[in-house]
Amino acid sequence: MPTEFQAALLDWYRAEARDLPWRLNPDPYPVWISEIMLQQTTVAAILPAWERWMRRFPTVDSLAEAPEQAVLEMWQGLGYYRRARLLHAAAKAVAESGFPDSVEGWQRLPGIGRYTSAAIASISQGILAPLVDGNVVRVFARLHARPEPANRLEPEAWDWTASVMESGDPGAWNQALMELGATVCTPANPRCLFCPVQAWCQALRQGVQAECPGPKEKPAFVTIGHEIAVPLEDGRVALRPAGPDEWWNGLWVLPWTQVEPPERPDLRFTVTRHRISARITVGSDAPDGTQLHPLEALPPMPAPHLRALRIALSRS
DNA sequence: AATTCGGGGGT
DNA sequence: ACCCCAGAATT
Repeated sequence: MPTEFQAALLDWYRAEARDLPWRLNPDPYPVWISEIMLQQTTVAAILPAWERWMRRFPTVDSLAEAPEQAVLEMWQGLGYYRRARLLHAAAKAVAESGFPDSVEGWQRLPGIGRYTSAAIASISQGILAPLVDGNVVRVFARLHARPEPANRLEPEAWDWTASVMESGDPGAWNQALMELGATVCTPANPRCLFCPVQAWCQALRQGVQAECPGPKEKPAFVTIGHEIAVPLEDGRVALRPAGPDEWWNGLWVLPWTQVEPPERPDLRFTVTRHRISARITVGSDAPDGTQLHPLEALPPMPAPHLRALRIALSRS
């Protein structure tokens, strides 16, 4: 029998849940793909990628058999490309031994940690597994009027979700908590008037929603410069594969070197804690270690280098 | 416990 | 412009 709090949130979820495509048929494989894509990535950003992916790799076997290059190609634009390589490795393991049937089993697969194992197990297999993500930490912080930064609250949030876990439909309960954080209990301008659990919210009672949780303390940004070459040769561009200890490992990049930040950059972008100001130089000779690729059939490339290429083309 | 992995959407 | 996102692996 659900508590009043649980019933209030679940009723709201059943009435208001967004109809996301992986919710139509919550089998392990489609849910797994959605959860890996959703790691540090918003729902809006992954929607087209998920549809594309499911058409290209409709089953775990089709994914396991695909060449790595094709997998990375389907991941383009999502970032954190390591996720794609780990997912590919995990798919090979599952094609061999079948889907796990426990949280521990899921967590043994590459790319699946504490959160993702609980999410897949509860949503696609009905396993009673509490979880915490960025949304749930925020909901916890607001309900209990906790002003600490989210990363400090995370351990307590895990205790809390375990204590309020609803056993009737674990997948719906976990998604209800996250859906609340994603659509109502948002980082900025929470819609408290429409919140199904406002009666239980200490932050609302005290009027401190905006202060809970506190701002995440982040390391200072480092500003660096890149010199990016765009070697063009009759409709082709010279690219080299990014090495294992390099940014964008596994993708093809334009020849680039780190330099002092230029006075007047052609392009700015951010990679984790680095703010990069880049100069773009258009050339005609292909440096060593590069390979010419036709512009109409480019291999997987990081988004900033695609932008650099477009800028170079618009100039020439 | 800290750091390192991108890119995009929302505000 | 800035924030932060359905985190995991590595050190």
